Amino acid sequence: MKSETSKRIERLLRSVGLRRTGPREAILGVLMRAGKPLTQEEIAAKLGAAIPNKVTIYRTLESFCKASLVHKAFMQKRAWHFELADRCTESQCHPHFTCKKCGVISCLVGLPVSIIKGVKKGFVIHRQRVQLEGLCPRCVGKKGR
Amino acid sequence: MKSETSKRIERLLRSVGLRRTGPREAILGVLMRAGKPLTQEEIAAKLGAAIPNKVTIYRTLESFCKASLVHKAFMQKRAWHFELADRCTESQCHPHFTCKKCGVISCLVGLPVSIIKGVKKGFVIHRQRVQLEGLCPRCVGKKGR
DNA sequence: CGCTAAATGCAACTAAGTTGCAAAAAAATT
DNA sequence: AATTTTTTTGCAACTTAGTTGCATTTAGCG
Repeated sequence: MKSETSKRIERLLRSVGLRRTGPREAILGVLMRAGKPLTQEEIAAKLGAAIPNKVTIYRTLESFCKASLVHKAFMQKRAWHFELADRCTESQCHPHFTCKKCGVISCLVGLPVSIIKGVKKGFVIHRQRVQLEGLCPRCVGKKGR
Repeated sequence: MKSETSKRIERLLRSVGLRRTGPREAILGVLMRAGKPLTQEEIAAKLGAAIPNKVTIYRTLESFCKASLVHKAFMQKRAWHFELADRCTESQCHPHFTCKKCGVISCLVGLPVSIIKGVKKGFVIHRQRVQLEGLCPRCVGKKGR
């Protein structure tokens, strides 16, 4: 009995011409369930049993990026955070918010973020990335640094 | 005979309560002259004679950041790019543009970039970072990837 | 089934940035 | 000016996210 999700994953891989393999299906599944950007390490942790080699994870993510299934959302603490590209337009992802205190990451979807205007003549903008930092609702009240 | 710049550097260091030392004055000078974000390595290269140890450069930049003289503008190729914080407001630097083809970095100063509106209730935004990528004027015309 | 191109695993590597500690040099004190 | 105190600096060794080369395995296909 195949779940809806796993059929969706099959279709996705097929549609971009990537072979169906264990690691690929598992990693796509993790990213779908997460709904927010994850690092290689976080992905590995969520894979539970049958963790593929970290090289495989990186290469898988790389191929997903090439196929535009996944984006490198942002880098934090020197580690890329990867996320499913299903809530992004060609020219920009939604903004990402990081809480300075607890480190939680939130995707700010559904906001109207216009591409910047008035850039000097001659520049062609392909992609815009917006990152925010501050305090999340849970940390706003707390005292201390 | 002290140059205007070196006097300005002295005053800057004094004003934030940092001791005047060779590496600090030299690094501040490099950042002032550059007018755009530089990596530790690029700074070292521009220091010419009497390059301090790279650890010193990192620690110096760190102390400048704490004193709000310098910002970590963005990370690229796994390396932080540091720049003088004199063209930034408290809540955001100017946007930075990177050319996908030649890699040149431009500061987009003087654009009206408003802080994002409509973030879910409860979040407090301290800082907004905008990064752009695309083609610079020199590369727009060229063919090929 | 058997073939071939593509994917995976392993070990060794790369490079930006960090840490601990002893030596050097500012600034403060006598 | 000499001495003491506090900060900085340099060095060597380390950390860690990500990469590379190569041998082995596997998906997809006739």
